[in-house]
Amino acid sequence: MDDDSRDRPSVPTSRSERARTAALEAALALAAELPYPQVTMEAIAARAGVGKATLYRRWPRRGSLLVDAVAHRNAHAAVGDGGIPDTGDLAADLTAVLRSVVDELAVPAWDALLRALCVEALVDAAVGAQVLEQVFAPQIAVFAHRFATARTAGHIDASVGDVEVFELFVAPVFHRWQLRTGALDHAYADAVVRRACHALAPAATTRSGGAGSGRSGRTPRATPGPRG
Amino acid sequence: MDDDSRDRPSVPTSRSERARTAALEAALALAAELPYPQVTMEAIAARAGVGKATLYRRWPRRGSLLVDAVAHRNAHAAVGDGGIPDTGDLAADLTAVLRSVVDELAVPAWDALLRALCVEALVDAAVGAQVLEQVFAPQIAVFAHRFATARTAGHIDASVGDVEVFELFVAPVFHRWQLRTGALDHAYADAVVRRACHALAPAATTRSGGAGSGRSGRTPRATPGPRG
Amino acid sequence: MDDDSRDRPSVPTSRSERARTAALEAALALAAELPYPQVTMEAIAARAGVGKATLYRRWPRRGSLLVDAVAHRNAHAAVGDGGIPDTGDLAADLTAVLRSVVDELAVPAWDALLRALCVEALVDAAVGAQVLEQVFAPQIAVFAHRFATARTAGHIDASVGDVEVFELFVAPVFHRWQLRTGALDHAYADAVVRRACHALAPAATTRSGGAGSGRSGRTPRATPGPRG
Amino acid sequence: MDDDSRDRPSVPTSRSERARTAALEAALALAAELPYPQVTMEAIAARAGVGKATLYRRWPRRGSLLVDAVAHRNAHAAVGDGGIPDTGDLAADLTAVLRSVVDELAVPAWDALLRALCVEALVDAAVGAQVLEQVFAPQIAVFAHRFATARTAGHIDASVGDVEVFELFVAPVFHRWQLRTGALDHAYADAVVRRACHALAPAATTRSGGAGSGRSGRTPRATPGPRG
DNA sequence: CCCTAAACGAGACGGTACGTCAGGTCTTATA
DNA sequence: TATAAGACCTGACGTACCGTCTCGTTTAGGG
Repeated sequence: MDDDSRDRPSVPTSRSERARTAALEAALALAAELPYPQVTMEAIAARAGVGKATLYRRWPRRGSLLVDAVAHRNAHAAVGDGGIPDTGDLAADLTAVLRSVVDELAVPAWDALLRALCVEALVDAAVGAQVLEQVFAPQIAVFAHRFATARTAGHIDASVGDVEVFELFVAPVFHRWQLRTGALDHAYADAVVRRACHALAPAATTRSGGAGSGRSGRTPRATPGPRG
Repeated sequence: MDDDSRDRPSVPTSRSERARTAALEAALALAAELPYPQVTMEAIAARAGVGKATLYRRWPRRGSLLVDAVAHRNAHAAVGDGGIPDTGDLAADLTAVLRSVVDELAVPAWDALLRALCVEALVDAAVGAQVLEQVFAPQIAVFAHRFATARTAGHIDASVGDVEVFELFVAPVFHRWQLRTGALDHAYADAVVRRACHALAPAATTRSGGAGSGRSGRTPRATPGPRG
Repeated sequence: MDDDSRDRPSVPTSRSERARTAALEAALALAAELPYPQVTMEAIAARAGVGKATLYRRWPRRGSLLVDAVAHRNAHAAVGDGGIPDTGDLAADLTAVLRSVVDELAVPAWDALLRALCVEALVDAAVGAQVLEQVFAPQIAVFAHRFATARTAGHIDASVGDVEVFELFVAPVFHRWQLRTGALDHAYADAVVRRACHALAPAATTRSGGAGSGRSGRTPRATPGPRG
Repeated sequence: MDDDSRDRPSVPTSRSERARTAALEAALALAAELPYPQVTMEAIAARAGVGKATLYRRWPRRGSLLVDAVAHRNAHAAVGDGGIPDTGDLAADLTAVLRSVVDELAVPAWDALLRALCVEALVDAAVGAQVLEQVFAPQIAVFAHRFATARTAGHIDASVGDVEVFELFVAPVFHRWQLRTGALDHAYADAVVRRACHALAPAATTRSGGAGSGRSGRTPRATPGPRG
């Protein structure tokens, strides 16, 4: 699952490239094993065996380095994770994906890394844009591909954009992960998917009032879907 | 709706209390007007006219101070904002609330403050718990109160917990606010409420066709392992 | 020369007096057992079980408190040390005194206390004056009394003032003690007395050139005096 | 005796050396113009335009910095002050030297500097050793050189060591300077030299009658115990 | 094949903030 | 009323990190 399959120059050739790789991997390692305030440029340089100036020459701030590090990791790890399975059952497919997301967030190293990324994104809007572009946008694209199929199959409301659909599935998990408002497990992933699919069902009689307006608000839809 | 209604000595009496209030308000002011890395304990102390030791005597870290500051602000600002209107139309009520949330998040000072809070919560789990308890829990409680009415009125699925309902409405806004994945305006708030209410509608007749539950209600495969 | 000679209410009666005594003795104890920078007003107050304000009410600065503490100690300890013996042999008498001075300076507690006193005297001229008046002046007076006898007996040059004579005996010891230029023992005390007495011998043939001009300088003296 | 005689790159070349020099000179300037407690590392760093860390990197404590500063000053100021004149008249030569010492001690800046040095030497024995080695030892060496001549010329007792002779001349001045027991002027310097030379005169005819050695050369009683 | 120019590691530099400690003042409650 | 206790503001402490800047030392890449 490396960046190359046959010649494998996994150990970069030029000195510059070696320094760059060492920095990225040192950043990943430190973010995984230390509280984030201790993941300093100085510590990264030391761990990487690299001069501080080399870091600042490539990355204007710590956040950029971290984003690059995560992108580097994803590039090397995401082979085989080319997308979302398409069994024809959107709920099943997304349940699988969200479950694996939940599982990943339970890995301390990845959890810490993502939190660090969020910190940087929150602190500096430029880094936020970078995170969005390099980390989330690819994920959204992956989802979008699956949504396209679902939309043509009539499984989801065609009027809802990709980002909105993505949010419907991911935002609750993200929210619960970040705020720790409750257990973040497979059951929760299942429930999120169930409710999201429910929300996205093509509007047969979708009154804008939804659950709201009518006091005679009867919900005509019958099958509540599976319980997690 | 200020901090005092009639007698209310808004300027605290004891020196300690005066220092405490000054610190909290200095923290709020600085978080509103400076990039967060410049909101240092030293700057807060200087702005408050307070010794650093006084800050550290009361708050073990910057995050705790910030949480207290936000709670302080909420305590003084939330008078009259006692809850969510209950017109009988859940969607309308929550639309109003989410719109006001969106409006608040558009205020730079409040935006910056909340981002600072999130940073601290991400960096230190203890602060995260404090944020949850002092900032979000009250909000959840407010929502829960309205949800209770809606549930007894049969407007939402009684089997979904308060936190889950809260997340359904708030998480997308939170996600979009934090990641800036798109415009955060009234239209978005309306859409979020619409979909959430749709998702929460008591399942009278769940059509199996939609995104609901694929082939059957079976639990999708897990694939729990992280991608590595 | 205590504040009382017979009934000895060494444990003072009034609360103020008790606080005062506790402070002085705490200062002595701490100066004896800690490096001087750690002998803080705070530590003294804590050790004495006394409020800081009580210290500052009585003594404007640490130096004053320390001088008082040393004077307090001397007042309580100097009983029986009424003066310099007068056997008629000035050299012998002063040798005895200087030896005991040297011995005292070898006691770590007293050494530390005196160094602390010197620090305060050097840092603040007002404390220096206080030290001179309360600690050294009494010593000089004691010496002066013996010098008066020696002067009438014709053993020392009548034209040299008390302070000058005092310095001749004490300054070398003080100098060597403070700068640690060499061993500070009985042999040194003996040598100092020998040379000082030599210098103070009434001017039979005291040429102002002293050791200067004569080229026939033979050293005929045999008995070099006791060693160590 | 400067570091350079003709081209004089008095402004050091490397950044480190520039920082070092700036620190030393800032220390000298501050010690000269402020009460010693205000001569803080922070003030020195600020005055020198140097980071605090740079100070602590070079000097473990304030005292070491001060000693270096004085040595630095001496190295740069001692041009032409290569030693003690040797006119053949020891008393005259040393009178000139002691007078100039007295004059220097009357310069407030130098007075303050020396007092600061003494404070540090008293507070920390390690600094005391450094002071002895870097400040006093060179002075003693200068005196020793002149003493050697005097000794071979038979002007002073050959059995007295250099340090002892040095103390005989310097200790009274030092004592009077530090304790302010009296006026420190040329007259005093003259008297000190007169008495010291008298004390050092090779004992041609040691009259036993005087203050010399009492009854006989016997060792006076010890009374070594401290008064307690 | 050297030779120059760039990039590198190492780390000192001027700063700023950290979290602690003590100075000296002021408040509170006790005795 | 004077006290013990201790919080208060101030400011220095000594450390750590920031981002910049020398240093020599590799390391490429063009003569």
